[in-house]
Amino acid sequence: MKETTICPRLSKAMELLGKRWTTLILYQLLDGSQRFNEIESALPVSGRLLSERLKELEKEGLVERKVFTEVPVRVEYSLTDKGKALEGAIREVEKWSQIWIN
Amino acid sequence: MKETTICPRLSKAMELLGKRWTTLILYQLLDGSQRFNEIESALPVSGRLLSERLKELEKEGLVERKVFTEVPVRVEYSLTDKGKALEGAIREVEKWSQIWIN
DNA sequence: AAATATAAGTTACTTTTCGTAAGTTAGGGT
DNA sequence: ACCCTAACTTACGAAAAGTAACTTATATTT
Repeated sequence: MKETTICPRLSKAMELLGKRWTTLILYQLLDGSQRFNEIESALPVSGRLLSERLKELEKEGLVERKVFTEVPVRVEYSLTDKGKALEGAIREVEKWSQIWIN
Repeated sequence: MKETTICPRLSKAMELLGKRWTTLILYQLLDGSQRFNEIESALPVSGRLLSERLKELEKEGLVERKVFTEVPVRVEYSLTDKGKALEGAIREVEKWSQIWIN
């Protein structure tokens, strides 16, 4: 096994946040609870990956899933406290992008 | 082409920062200029990917590459101003990970 | 009563990216 | 002449991502 000197918590955090689409999904949910199709329309992500990512985020406790048994079914996703706690970090990236990206 | 409503700058930023290892490489360089092998030893990243990521980061202007023609050759990588400007964001993720990750 | 519509996925298949290990390059030391 | 070292690079099988078609449940339309 390869030995590393980097902080294991940050490393584990980046395993999640470093996956494609994860941060943009969280950013989208900073606006509040949203349905599957709303998120899918807001981002250039396919349903397959969005579904996979939301499951991971739910499993890691950053996102909560609520099902409303209407017809057709409505499913809403929202940030938990753990997810909301990332707002500072995400806003910093947003600020950086406004300054440094064209 | 799929239409999206998300901020294009943030989206472009995440295309870079969301790639595997990118943020950890930048985090490692927050400690100052480092050689290829130092970064490789600090992170569980292979030489192949480290090389690829450093090239991308150099191309995007976040990292600077300096060659010292000694024997054997020494190459040092460091953050540019654009790269250093990400410190705030990276520190926020670090703080979050200390609180929320086990 | 059968056909249609809709949200939220899921499946099947192709393409791209990643991980691992071996190979390359350049010059200096033995 | 051969070995050593840092910094890559290549080859190739494995894993992840992209695309589009399909599924499920039930209410509304025909």
